[in-house]
Amino acid sequence: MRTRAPETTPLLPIGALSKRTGCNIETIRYYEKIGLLPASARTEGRHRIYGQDHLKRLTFIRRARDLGFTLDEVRAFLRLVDGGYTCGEVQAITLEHLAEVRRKIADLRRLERTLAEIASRCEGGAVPDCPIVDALYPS
Amino acid sequence: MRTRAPETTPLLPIGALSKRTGCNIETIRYYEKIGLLPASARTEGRHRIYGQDHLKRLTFIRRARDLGFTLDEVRAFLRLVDGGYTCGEVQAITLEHLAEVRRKIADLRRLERTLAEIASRCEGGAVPDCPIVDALYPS
DNA sequence: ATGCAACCTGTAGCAACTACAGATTCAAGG
DNA sequence: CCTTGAATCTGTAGTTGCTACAGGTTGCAT
Repeated sequence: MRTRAPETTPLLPIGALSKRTGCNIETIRYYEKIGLLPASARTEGRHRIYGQDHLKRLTFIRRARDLGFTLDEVRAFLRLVDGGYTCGEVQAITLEHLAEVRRKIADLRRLERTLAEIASRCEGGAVPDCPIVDALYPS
Repeated sequence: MRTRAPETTPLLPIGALSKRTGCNIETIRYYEKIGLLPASARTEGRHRIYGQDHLKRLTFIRRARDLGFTLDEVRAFLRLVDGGYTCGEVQAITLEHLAEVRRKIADLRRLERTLAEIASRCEGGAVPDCPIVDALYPS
């Protein structure tokens, strides 16, 4: 039986951090390289060891990324978090991103209607002459 | 096939095609390189000259790209346009694309709700304390 | 002591472009 | 016809946000 580190010891090697955050090991190192995640402490043999602060920060980064924020936007968030942000600044970034998401939804809805409409016009037979092609590729 | 008036036989150099389609010159050449757009005719001095067929095809590509289709998906559409597919095959692939579009819409709607919700909780003032950050960066 | 999983650095690759550099060509004015 | 400057040419390298090796080193249980 393996002896587990006690729960009060929040020191994680990169693999454990990866599992906790759902973030790829390579990606964690990549975030460190581009300065999104501060360099961690190291063991004697240069293996990275992380604490709770890294865990929190990486969790934040992943959530923001899942919400579709770019790394630059995440960076902006983190700057705000690190150095006395105001609520308005954070909200501005979020609202801008929300507008972008809504634009994409509107675009896709138009495409959805178009595709549904032309697919319904199609007989579905073996005829090598199809209204779908005509609709997508107007002569 | 329709015979058009002589002044409506538009041969476009790459810059004109770019302006007409809103597609970058570099991108047009890139599409040619990866085989999405067939190689055009050339002038004596090896400058590309395009016709209506290229204009139509590129317009279609840009529309599909703008709507979030990958180049591979666009390629699939173009195979339909090019190859002698039957109406049934075309319809099947179109319905597949429709399902994909609907998945994308559903994903974005979820994202939209989340963003709208956390943004609405924000006062938006100069307060150095933001629910968005709290939501993403739990202490 | 040994085996092997986990870790290390570094590089190269992916999609889908975009941005040069440095050479050539086109077309309009003189 | 000649000049000039915009447009175009080829080719390579950079971008974003990772992911996938290669080829080595370390940690740790047995």
